[in-house]
Amino acid sequence: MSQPEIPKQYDPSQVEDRWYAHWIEKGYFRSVPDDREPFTIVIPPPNVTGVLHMGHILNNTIQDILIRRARMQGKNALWVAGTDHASIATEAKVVQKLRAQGIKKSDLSREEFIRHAWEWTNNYGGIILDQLKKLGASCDWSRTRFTMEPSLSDAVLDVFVDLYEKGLIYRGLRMINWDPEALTALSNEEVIYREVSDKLYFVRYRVKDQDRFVTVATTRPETIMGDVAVCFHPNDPRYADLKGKTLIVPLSGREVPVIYDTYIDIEFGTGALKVTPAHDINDYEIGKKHSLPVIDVFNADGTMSETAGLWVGEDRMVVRVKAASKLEELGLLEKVEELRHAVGFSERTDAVVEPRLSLQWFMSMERLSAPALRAVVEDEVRLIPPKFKNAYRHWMENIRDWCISRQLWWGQRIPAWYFGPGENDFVVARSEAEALEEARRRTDNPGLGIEDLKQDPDVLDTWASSWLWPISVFDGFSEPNGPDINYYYPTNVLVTAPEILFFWVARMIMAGVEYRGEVPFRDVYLTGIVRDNLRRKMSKSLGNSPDPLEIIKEYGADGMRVGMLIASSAGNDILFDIRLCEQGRNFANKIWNAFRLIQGWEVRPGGNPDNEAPVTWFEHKLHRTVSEVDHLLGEFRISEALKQLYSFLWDDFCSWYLEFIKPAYGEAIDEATHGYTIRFFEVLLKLLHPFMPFITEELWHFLAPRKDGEDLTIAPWPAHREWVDNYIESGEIAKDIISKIRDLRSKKQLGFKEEWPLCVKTTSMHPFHAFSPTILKLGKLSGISAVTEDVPGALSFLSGTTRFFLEAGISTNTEAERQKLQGELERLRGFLFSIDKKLGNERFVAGAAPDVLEREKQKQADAREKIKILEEQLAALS
RNA sequence: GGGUAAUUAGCUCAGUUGGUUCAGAGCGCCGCCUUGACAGGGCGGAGGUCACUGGUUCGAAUCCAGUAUUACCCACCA
Repeated sequence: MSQPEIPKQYDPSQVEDRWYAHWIEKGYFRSVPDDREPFTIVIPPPNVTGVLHMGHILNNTIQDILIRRARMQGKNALWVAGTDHASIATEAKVVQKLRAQGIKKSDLSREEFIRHAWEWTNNYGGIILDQLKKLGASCDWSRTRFTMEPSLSDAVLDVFVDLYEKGLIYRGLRMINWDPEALTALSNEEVIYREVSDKLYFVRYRVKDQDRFVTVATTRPETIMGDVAVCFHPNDPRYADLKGKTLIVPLSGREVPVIYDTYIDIEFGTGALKVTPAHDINDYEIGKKHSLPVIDVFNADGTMSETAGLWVGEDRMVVRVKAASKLEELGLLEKVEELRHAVGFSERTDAVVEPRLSLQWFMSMERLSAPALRAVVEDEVRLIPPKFKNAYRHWMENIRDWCISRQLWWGQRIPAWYFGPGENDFVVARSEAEALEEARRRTDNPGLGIEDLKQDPDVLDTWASSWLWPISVFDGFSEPNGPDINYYYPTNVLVTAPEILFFWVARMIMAGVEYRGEVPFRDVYLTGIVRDNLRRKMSKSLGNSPDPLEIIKEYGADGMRVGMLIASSAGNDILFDIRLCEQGRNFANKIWNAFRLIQGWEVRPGGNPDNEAPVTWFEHKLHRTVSEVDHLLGEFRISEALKQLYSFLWDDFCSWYLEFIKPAYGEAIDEATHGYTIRFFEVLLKLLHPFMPFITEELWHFLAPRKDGEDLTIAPWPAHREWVDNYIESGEIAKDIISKIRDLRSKKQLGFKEEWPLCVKTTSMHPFHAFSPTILKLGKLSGISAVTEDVPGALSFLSGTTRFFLEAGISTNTEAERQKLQGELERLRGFLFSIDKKLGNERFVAGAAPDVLEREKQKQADAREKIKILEEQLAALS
């Protein structure tokens, strides 16, 4: 009967690649504008040199679920894929690779280096996209974009020129975050602050012409050579008499003035601050206020400069130690204390970031951020979960100008050309030719040649291209009224990690409002962070991140998708455990075996009245489930929707429904029931398809013959009808009765072979009546009959308020039974007491909603009924 | 220093208009089952003062205040 060619265990490796290839071949993921409603998602572009990690899996599975469901709902679903050139990260990787070949970046020309970078990109870039295919991602690959491809780069430059002309981009000498490892400026967002243990050195500065010392506390003795003042709080009595005095800086011997500023925290250290404007952002501000010079004692790579005069060429961290011991030698180091404080590290290179005064390009944020703030505050863009709204608001209200220049080669080069030595001797233009023309005009020198122009060597921050992504992937800059941008923009949902809410999401909203007059997406779904079961963030450096491709090999993409999602509610971190994937794989296997059962049945013509009640029960429950899943997905409660389906399929469909209708061994199933069952299964496969695309597609084709082009991926999403609660309820009662019979058999060790008669103490028809044949079958009963009196000596149980007697021919242990009944009785009496009290309370009766009141009355009646039955039962026992 | 969230079974978490048929699920654990779809399974079971203290209310896991831990975000304390 069962066909041996269908294995007992589902093997995804035989299925997944085959279906993916089929979908691609059929072009199901392709999208072109038409008259359907669009549903668009743009992928957060992974780094072009990146490899798939568990965070991507979570993120992209969610996107795929949303896209696949929209596609089945008949929308024109488009998921745009692509990669990010990730300027600093990629450049670092290329430098590393070249170093391994014995080539130093400094030995190469810019052009040569860029050539290497492109080579790397072409060889390794896009690997991650192929990995996404293994996951089942239903992107329109024909639309794959790259942030460094010509049209996207053009968009970046156009925007730069535009914002420059609007006065929103400017060049200025500012304190910026400097990465001494990568030798580039960083934006504030690229600096990661970590609490570290440091030493606080108490250094003595001599007062000029006196035999008096002032002690200054500092964590950075290596910057002493850059000191230009010592600062006290004006109200600090300890130092009031130093006004107008001069101090001698140790080591350098420089004479610096004493100044006073309320910035000083009297409590900290000794209340004395050495002011080093070149190497501290606050000191810089104080220096400006007091018109002090800036003495930079570092080179770009963090070594001591000629200006320092001491330890020239040695790294600042080494010099810190040397300076301290030298001070000690000189008797100028009073003491050293431990100090815990936050130090900034470069996100990419992990180098300690140095504040550095430098000439950089900035984007003014004030005007751009205002409408982007409003969009989120007014829910034009919905953050899911909404708890991020406050953080977003706070950030946007305190946003500072964005440093967009990077001293790197890999990226869009800043379209500014210098024609003279002056600070303002430059032009910003879309091309060299335009720049030349403009420069000639500016200099009033028609003879100016290309060779007289020097383009700014810096490139733009990667995010200066990413922030345009939702527009540029639809060529919205080159063709502002093109069919794609008009149709697909604004996109529907953005799915991303909360850590780039400010980096990226906020800026995309700014760009959207500025360049399209419309926000780029309506909903932003913020996923959690994937952690290991010790709550550590999964990262390559920790080595605690499993390789998703290995997991797919072992558990199947479907299994991994389920495992990833089942434990991840929106915005909550997910503690990943491989067991979750095992659960997912087991679920796939369960579905597989449900199919094996159904397909193994021989079908006979006609119907079977016994199955009508179970079919009706399941049908109505199915409609209810479709409605619930729709509702949950509509609210982005994706994990809950999956759980709902998981238990509906496993428990209601497999454990109950299929057992209800399963024909006896060797018998055929009636055609009517079989037909219903196939249709139910089809609906379940549809509902599960967005979550588990592969196995559902496979079984969909096994379940019935399909025409060419008839695939689950493009099948219509199930609609639901109204359901009747009573139909559902009677099935639930039947389940309860069967469970209790099984329980009795198990507890009394009756075995499951022998059949016993069941009596129902009743005077009327009961809701489970239609399920009698089913109960008879699954309860292994020899018959069901109604009685009006207790059946002495029989085992009994209660379902709802109805008493059942199982005549198993064994005597019950009356004492144990009595105690059980007594316990139950007491619980019920307590319950009734509370309801009575509640219903006796005028304020409750007056204040409660009518339906609540009604429910309470029902509970009261039920409880009374049960108590009566239990009391009778107890009386019969004694 | 400021902000946001969390604290429910051994573990991970649901519990969305306050109603003692809400104290739940999954995993894990324990017992029984070589049952004809599935041992990647079936049936059953144990296990929680819902962090703590007050308050509001007829009634609180749910609302409010405070406390304690934890996590994350933001911030220029040398």
